[in-house]
Amino acid sequence: MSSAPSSSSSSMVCYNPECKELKPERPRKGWRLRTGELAELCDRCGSAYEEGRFCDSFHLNASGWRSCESCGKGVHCGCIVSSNAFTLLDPGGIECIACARKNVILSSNTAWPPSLFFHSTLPERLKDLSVKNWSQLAGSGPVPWRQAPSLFGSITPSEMHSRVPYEVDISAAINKLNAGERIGVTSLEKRKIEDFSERLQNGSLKLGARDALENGTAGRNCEDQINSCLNLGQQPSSLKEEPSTPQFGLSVPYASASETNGQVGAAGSNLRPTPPPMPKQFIGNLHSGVDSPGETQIRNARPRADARGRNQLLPRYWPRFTDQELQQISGDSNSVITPLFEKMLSASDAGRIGRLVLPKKCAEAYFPPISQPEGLPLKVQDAKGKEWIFQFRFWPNNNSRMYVLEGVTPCIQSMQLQAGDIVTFSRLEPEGKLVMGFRKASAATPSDQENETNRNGNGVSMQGDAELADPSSWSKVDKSGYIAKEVLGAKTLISRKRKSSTLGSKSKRLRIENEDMMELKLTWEEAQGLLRPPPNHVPSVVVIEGFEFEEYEDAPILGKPTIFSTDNMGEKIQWVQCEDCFKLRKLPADALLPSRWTCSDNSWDPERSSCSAAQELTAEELEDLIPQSVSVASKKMKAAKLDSENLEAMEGLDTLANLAIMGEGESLQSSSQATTKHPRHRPGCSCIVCIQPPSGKGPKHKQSCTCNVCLTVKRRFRTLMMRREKKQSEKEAETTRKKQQVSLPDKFDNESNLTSNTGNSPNQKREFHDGSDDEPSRMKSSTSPFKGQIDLNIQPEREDELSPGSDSGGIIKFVQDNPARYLRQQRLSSSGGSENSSGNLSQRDGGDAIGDKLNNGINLGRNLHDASDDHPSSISMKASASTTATG
DNA sequence: TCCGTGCATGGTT
DNA sequence: TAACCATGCACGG
Repeated sequence: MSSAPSSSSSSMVCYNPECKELKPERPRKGWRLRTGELAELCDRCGSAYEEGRFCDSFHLNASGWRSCESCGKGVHCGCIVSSNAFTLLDPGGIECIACARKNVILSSNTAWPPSLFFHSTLPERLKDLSVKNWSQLAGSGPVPWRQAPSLFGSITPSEMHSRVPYEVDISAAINKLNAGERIGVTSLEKRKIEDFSERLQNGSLKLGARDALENGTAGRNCEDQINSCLNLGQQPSSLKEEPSTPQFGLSVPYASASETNGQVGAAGSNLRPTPPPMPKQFIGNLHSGVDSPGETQIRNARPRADARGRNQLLPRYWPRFTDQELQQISGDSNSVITPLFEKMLSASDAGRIGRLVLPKKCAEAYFPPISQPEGLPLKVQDAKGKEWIFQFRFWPNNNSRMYVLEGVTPCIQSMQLQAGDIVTFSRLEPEGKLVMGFRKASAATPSDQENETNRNGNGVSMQGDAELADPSSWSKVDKSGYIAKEVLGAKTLISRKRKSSTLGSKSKRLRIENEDMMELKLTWEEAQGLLRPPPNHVPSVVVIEGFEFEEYEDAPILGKPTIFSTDNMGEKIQWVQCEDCFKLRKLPADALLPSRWTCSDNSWDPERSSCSAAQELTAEELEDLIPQSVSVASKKMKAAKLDSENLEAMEGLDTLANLAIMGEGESLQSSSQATTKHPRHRPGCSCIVCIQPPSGKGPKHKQSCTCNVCLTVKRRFRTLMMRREKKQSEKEAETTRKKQQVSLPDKFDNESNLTSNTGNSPNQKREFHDGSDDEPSRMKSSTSPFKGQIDLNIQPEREDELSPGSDSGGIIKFVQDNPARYLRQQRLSSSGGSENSSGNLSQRDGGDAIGDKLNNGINLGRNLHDASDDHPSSISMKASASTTATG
């Protein structure tokens, strides 16, 4: 093979190095190359290949021939052409596929690998059967586990090559990676589909329906099989039973359109790193449970865990293993891995009780059968190779069973897992070991995120890779760090939480996330406030439930919030505030601004393209301007019909929508109010929230994304981390201070309260109070953190600024609540004085506040950061006031 | 009183 | 509506 052309399709000659013939115009398709292409052959070689005598014809003198242990037939094991034509036997030797299949059929329902039992309870007879068939099914030794599925159908060389993506051949995958041959899954799959379809048409591919009949899976199972074959796209083509449906869902290789509840089908074309759990050993390890004995599970793409057959694993339990994860689990060995299922840890799972509730179907499908509630000790290996013994058992529950793994606490602690993280179960072959891996919440939930932008062309989660490569990387950081890193994925967790409330409110970690997200929240109104119509586009205005929506045919632009107005000439203009000097600059109404805009960006007015230039706007004009902007901004909401071509805007929207949803998802009273007002329930609504696919679906930003939105968000999270640290130390300091100041006069107390109350203007929107329920102690401690002490830095109005929920509107809210202050600051600013010139901390602070206010709402993080650096105590105060206001 | 165990309950799908 | 499953809770050591 070494002399084979580098590319099958580019060469003019037959891909068979032994044959120098020119390829015909329509070359015959041969075996699957490592690049994913099919070898293109001349007619003669093609026929030989299709008839299964290629190696017989051309490799007779080559090394690598072995005989089938059962029928004695020679198989050219050392050759890619026949790589799928045999299976390795545990005792050694090989078996040709035909024999292997026969054996599988004979003992299809037995093969739970005894090695998984701490004390094997299987009868020897069964054990022997299991071992043999297990290994066959799993493939053993160096034979990648993808080979196993070939056992499921009638095997011809051709069909063996029609693999589906989840048939992960680790070594091949790694080779590809190393060779830089990262083939896009989509194109690869396309080729596969084409190939498959082609061979279906020319009849070279025998489909396996016959086998279903042969092995007794016809009848009831057959329906399942067909369903899964047709819809899931998870199976080897050899398993496909419906020749007339060549597409059989491969275009959606992971998501199942067939899921009875349809939730996965909605995932559309998103690809996942490792396809669904196509437990190749499905046949074998599906213990009978309530199944009738002798029944086989052959060809079910997903486990059929009980006799009702219609039941299938919920998509949320489908393992989403990346190649790297598989590799990580298998280590350097030649072991092959079968992803079984995964589960997001609930609070109970991760709690101290040490019971991990197992999804019933997964337990019944992948774990050994248990008939007694006491269950069995189960040996499980973690990714580091450490072995754990859990008690796999069940409780009777509502005429059903509830399966649990007991004693998982040490393991979970060792992995430093918490609620929301995901544990994965897979099986290592040929050892038959059960392997428990994990994925931290940030990298996890591809199911929720449907996040293909996090993945490279091969559908490999880079995020996940990093974590897998260093599983401790996450756990090593403190909560702040964790959250900071997790931020972009946080919404996922939230959406999940919103969906099912499966993550307990008692989870400390979740509380903290709530806290974070309170701070990160951006309401949908705020997010929409950041949208601008695309250039040269006049939005149409729709009124829904009393709210005006601008609707764009094109993608909206994310920009710095500005104040629209009309100048003396009657022309539409907008006012924007420089981020450096806070002066307002007049710009054309159609000017689109980046989220960070400074005077130097003022290309429209060179005279005012420097911060040193005076502000054009007089105080009076500003006064006129404010009510305008307030009313406009408070009512205006913008909707957009997205243009997928506008990636930048799309990404921004996405993030904003994430944030918006995050905010809503926090189930804050105030947020939910916004939610109820939001016309999301209107069919066809294209506002920023509604265009965001629910539950984390849809394109997301990559971790490395450097768009404005992401940068801003990241900045913000950095700030949050710092703030938290600061808060922590402040708290401690406050405690000390309080102790020292107990005896101070009441009037200070009163003043403090007064200040606090001032900050609690009912007009101000409260987005911050949610966590108060979760953290009463926090609330308590912050109720009056400055008791007995006057802090001149306290700016009640800045509370707003600190309230993430109110940052968007920024200037608007500020001026709404404090028009006089705003004007004063503007006067100072326009007179050229620095904000510090007054020497008055309050004023300076106010100036900052304006700056903050005028910033894009999502810039708040940086602003908060600045503010907290300057006046850490006031931050604490504001947060507390905010909390108190709604607590 | 604490903790582990086993079952019951109720929310979600 | 039934099944699933997260979690609450009673009970006993």
